[in-house]
Amino acid sequence: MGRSSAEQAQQNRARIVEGASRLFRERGVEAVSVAEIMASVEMTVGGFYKHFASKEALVEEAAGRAFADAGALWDHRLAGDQRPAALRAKLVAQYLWPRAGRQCPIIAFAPHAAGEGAILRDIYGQGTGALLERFFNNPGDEADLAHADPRTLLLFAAMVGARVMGEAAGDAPWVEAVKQAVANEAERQAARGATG
Amino acid sequence: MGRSSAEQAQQNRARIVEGASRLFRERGVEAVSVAEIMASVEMTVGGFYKHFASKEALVEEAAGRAFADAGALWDHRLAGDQRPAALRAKLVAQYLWPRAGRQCPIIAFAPHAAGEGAILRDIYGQGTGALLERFFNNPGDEADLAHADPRTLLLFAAMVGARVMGEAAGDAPWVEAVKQAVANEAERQAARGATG
DNA sequence: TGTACATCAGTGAACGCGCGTTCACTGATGTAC
DNA sequence: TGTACATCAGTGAACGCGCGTTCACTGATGTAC
Repeated sequence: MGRSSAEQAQQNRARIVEGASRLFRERGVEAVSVAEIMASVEMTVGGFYKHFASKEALVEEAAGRAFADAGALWDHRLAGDQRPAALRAKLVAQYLWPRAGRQCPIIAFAPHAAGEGAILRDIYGQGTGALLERFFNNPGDEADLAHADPRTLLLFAAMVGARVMGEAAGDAPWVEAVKQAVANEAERQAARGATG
Repeated sequence: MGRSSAEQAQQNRARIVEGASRLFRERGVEAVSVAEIMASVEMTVGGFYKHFASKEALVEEAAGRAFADAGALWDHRLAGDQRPAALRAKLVAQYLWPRAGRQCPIIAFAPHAAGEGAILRDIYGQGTGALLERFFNNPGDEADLAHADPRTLLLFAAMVGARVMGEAAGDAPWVEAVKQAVANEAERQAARGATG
């Protein structure tokens, strides 16, 4: 178990970021230890600091990676020849009733980013902004958000809020009603031919 | 500093719950220590366990208290002789641009309630449900949520989602656009005379 | 009402534990000749 | 190409710290007579 090759080391580094991104989204930043992250990629704690200055530095990279992954996923889910509002309705439903036990970075990193003095805030702001642009199916069109369709912005906020409350409340009776209302609004916008 | 009277002890207990509720909403459950909570009511750590079995037990009581306080606040803000939708619009604006640095329990306790195996989930589910009922201005009418106006449910989810992202993203450019969209929808519902 | 005693709310030091981080060490990798 | 040596990715034990929790103790409160 001596020195790894430069290529191997770089791969290991990427695997650490990947594993951390997954664990953070599953259980939250504070609930996952550095040792656990390293164990998840079959390494030991000591080597961690050969790659990262601190846990916080990894959190920032992992968040960036999580937002990038989510962006790719949304791109895939929003792809198709239907109109933007129809594609959004599909995405909303998948977002509200997810298959995997993994959180969206918008929700998973929100508590840590809301903490004081975090560089994470910027990453979070940029990452969520990028997802919002994708939600409009207009990536890179950031400057126009002020003139964007407010119904789409509303739907985005509602989608996130419904999932936050759903995760925390479990199977409280009102959760499904709220999720259905959000999903139905997405369908309504699609049926009415909302612009995107 | 010997034994306190039964009455004094009961008051101290209430002050601990109150102080914990405030600190948890300001900085989150995990970021606040038992010693800090006790210091905030000018007591020392040791006495804590004369009142509570564990920190988690206090978290549950503090969450209950926070939801009750929020309920009273919403009752006050939703009071008036205007129509429900107009009162809601006022509440939404105050929720999105709060004066104090204190969080709503829906957001503050969400991360901890989403953790595995927490009794908090039930308290969270009930507490948020009670706030949702108040949002409709129909406290106690829980059974009818399935037939409630979906636009109001949507607005509720959007209000929460916008604030979650706002706290985490700081002053990212899209945050105000999202909040404005949510606030405007509330105003639109009020202007159109949505039922409540 | 007054006295003697048991109770127990609150104190503050100490405990055990897990965390993020450090460090001496290993040995394959990379480099110089 | 082969040899000698420096580098440094990864190991695993140890460190310091703050946390939740425990505990012997204090002395005012509450109670029995």
